[in-house]
Amino acid sequence: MDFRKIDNLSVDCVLLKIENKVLKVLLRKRNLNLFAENLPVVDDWVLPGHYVLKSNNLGETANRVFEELTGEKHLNKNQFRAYGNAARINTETDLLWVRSRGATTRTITVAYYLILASNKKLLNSSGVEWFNIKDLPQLGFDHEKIITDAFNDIKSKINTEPLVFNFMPVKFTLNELQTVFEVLLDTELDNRNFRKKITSKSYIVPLEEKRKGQSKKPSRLYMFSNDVYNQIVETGYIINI
Amino acid sequence: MDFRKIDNLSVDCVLLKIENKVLKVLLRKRNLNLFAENLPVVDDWVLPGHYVLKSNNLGETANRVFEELTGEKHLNKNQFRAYGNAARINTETDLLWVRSRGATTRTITVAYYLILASNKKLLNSSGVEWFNIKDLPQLGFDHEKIITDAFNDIKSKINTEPLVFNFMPVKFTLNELQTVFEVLLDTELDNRNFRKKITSKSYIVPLEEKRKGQSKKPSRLYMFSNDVYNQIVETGYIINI
DNA sequence: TGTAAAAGCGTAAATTTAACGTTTTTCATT
DNA sequence: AATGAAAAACGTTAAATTTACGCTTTTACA
Repeated sequence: MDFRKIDNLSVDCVLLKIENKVLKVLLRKRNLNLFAENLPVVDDWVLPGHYVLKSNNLGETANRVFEELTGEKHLNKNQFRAYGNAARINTETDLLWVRSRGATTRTITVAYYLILASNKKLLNSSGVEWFNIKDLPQLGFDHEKIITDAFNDIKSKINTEPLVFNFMPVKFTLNELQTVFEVLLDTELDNRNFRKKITSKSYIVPLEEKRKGQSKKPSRLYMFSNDVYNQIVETGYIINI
Repeated sequence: MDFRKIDNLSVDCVLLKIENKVLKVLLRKRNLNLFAENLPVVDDWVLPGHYVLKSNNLGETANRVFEELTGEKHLNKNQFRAYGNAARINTETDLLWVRSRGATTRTITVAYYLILASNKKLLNSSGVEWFNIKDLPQLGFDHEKIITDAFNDIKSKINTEPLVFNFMPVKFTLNELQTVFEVLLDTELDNRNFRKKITSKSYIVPLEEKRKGQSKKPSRLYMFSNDVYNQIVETGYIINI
């Protein structure tokens, strides 16, 4: 095992979740005090990430970042783009930061996202914070673009891959699922039609269990079955261009 | 302008086209004769690609590869994945090849694809050849995987992005368009329903022009209008998971 | 004990899909 | 010049799905 960094290759990780009808992204505080404690040279936010080690794969590097934050292995991450423009590290702040880390000033980063269930708690939340994706703070590098790209990738897959269920706890109500669609697509959906559509899917399985106390009438819980989903034969026709 | 290579970063390019109802990918002959002319050490095929130069962006590097082959600038390329596993260069052949090129044995490659119209001729076709994607020769590195990934990316976007039209000449017949769908989706489509669906789209514009001689009855030519396409408001509802 | 509100059920018109039959126009052949 | 073959193109209908609503049920809580 070779623990040396590849000094021009990093992995950046976009962690996402929906909480209180808001799509949130996890950011890490970036702080560098060269001269005095109260005079930070760098003071903003970046995506959690890591340089790739000589004997680590890209995916392994992402896993490591995700595991450190969530405490879980075998996460269902998604690589969506590489960023390697010659000038992507060009502000004074970013250059200072990169040099302080002993890396080259042209770093290629491969970006992954991970969708977390709304009830998921972070294992280690020191130095990190959740931000509304529509109201981001000052970000380093091209991380704002990376976040936008991640979001667009998710939106583009929402109707063809069972991505939404990653936002859900194992057991969820139909209204909770509707909210996830509404937040991601930024629309309101008709609840009655939504229920009809969703309950027609064999892989969204109603459970006996109901949830009481959270709302007026107790609501039935459902779960997503990946097993069943994978058995569904795609109708094949459908040309929707 | 710094013309030195970044010795662990390359770009690989998947050029695709459909010809005679067959999806084809462009490959470059890889040949290395260390000892004797008739005793090649490396003799197989790889995707066209290039190391990234110190002052080139990733996209610029891809453009250069595409331009050299097609003679055209401003191509509508698509970055779809990065490959950077520590062990992705591991066969004796690949190691020999990489060393002969003066690069490191751990190279990260960012992959792009470019879809060409069936009538498009290459500017420079020395050393390259079109192969049926279902019948590929011996390939170097992980390029077979890269090709599969490119194809899957295209298939996943076929119903949400106007990708298919890149396979078409500017003016095309409805039956030609149907063939492209059939080849990509690997199904047969009902011609009458297909026509109805397609002609209902405002951005697929019928021209006055007809093509004679190619078939029995002359066929009307159509074109895809990107302008019109971009004006279409997405219906917004549609939950198709 | 009444009421508000989420949860859930139901209906009907409009639109779209899917599965077909039929006609038109040319080329090729006799 | 007449004829047949085949792609191109138009049309019909039943089934399925979508869309837009109205209405009922069940609990929390005041």
